Amino acid sequence: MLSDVMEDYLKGIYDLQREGGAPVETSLIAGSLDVTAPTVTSMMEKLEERGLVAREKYEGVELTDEGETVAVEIIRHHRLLEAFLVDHLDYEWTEVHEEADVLEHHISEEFEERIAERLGDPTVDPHGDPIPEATLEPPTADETRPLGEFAVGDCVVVARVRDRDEDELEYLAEAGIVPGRRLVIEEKAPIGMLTVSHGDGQQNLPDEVAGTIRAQTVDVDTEEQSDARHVTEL
Amino acid sequence: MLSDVMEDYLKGIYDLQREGGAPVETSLIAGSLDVTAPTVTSMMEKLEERGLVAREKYEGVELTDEGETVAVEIIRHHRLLEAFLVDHLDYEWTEVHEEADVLEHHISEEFEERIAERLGDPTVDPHGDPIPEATLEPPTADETRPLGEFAVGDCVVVARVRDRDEDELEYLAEAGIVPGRRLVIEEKAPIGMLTVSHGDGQQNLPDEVAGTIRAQTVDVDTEEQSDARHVTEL
DNA sequence: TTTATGAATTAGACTCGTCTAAACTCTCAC
DNA sequence: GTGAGAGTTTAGACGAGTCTAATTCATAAA
Repeated sequence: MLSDVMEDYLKGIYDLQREGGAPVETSLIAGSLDVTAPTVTSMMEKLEERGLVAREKYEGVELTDEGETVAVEIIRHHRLLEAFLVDHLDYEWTEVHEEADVLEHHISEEFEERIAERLGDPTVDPHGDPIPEATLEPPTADETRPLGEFAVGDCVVVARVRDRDEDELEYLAEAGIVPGRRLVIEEKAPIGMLTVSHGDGQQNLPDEVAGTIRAQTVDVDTEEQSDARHVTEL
Repeated sequence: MLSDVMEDYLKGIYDLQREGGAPVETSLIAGSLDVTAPTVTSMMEKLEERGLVAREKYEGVELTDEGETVAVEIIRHHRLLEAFLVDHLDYEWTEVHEEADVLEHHISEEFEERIAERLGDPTVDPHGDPIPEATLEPPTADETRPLGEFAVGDCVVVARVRDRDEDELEYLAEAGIVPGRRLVIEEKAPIGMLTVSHGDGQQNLPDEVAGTIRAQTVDVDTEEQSDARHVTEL
């Protein structure tokens, strides 16, 4: 059995690998999990022994297939839980992350199956992030891009608003930046800020925030596929 | 903050104190949590330092008010979770204990409140055990007695079937021994066995099992108050 | 080619929860 | 009133996960 701490490392490595590719360096992991570098090194040794990561000293690590499967499973738990909390326990989509982050390590397979069934096997969580299938196939490449990568004048649909700080998410929700929302990129200011507009007005976003929001160019089919739950709330 | 291990000790001590009164001896705790006596001693020192138990060396411990409040809170979590799993996720009442035993340490106050609300603030869990109030007042004395304490000929209503081994509970459910069920004590055999009967026949119960089932003498009002969910299932 | 700098690893320590083995305390029977 | 036996505590160890301080490595600059 794996400790919940190990599961957190695996999940963290998975995310970093998705963003920046392998190998993932010690310091990146340390930053993302808020521990020191030596702590990461010793944990990587343990994960390597268990065959969950491949390690190259002084270079970094990469998840093995087995490690990736574990990470995907935890992510499935997380996102199903978020969807469940919103749909069945009246949580706001901005406040589910913390709860899911703890529970993801403690629910049984039974529980996972039952909430998935109860939710009708959803494919997307309340932040717009895709929910991995029960088979735990690693999800295929992703058609969305960070908001900051689009050009001025592009018309896009918000796909995901990365779950992190609750206040930040609430602010964005208030400003109408929610999954499913259609935006136009208005301006890219040289001070590290992006301006977008939608039906109800304009919004400035620091580059850091724009980097955590993913979108794709407008496409009516895709737009309807996406989970419109939050849009209807506003 | 308290570790989940500490919470388990507190819960264990609470139960033992309810059953056998204070002080609770080291060996009892060791038996109930399946650890060795020295482990218990060292944990009791820590709990004493934190003001959660009062300890008398070589005698045993007793929960302080603060320790009792923690225990009651965990028990509230456990029983609300059991009720939630049965009512909203189609679990059988015989299979909820394990899941609740883990999750009880990891749900937030928010989660607790929301499932309580969703369930309509129930007062009894699927095993018939009372759910402590949100105020965490220690529940008052209990009118039920273990089945073994009744006399031959008594007519009783099952109040609780202690949650423990899943197979055992399934067997009992199959045999019609479920909360809310009316039984007659037929015989107390000198080999440590009790015979009860109900509408559908007779059932023999080893004393050990009869000790974990609580009941009260028949009283129509009480009977209707009790949660009849499982009876209707059979 | 050599060196300086930044990142990674090793060394050693600490807490938590657990164990086994040894020492201690309490009580009850004689 | 003493000693035997049961139960409790002390002593010392270990693995997990973390830290700080010291060392080693890789690389980019001179």
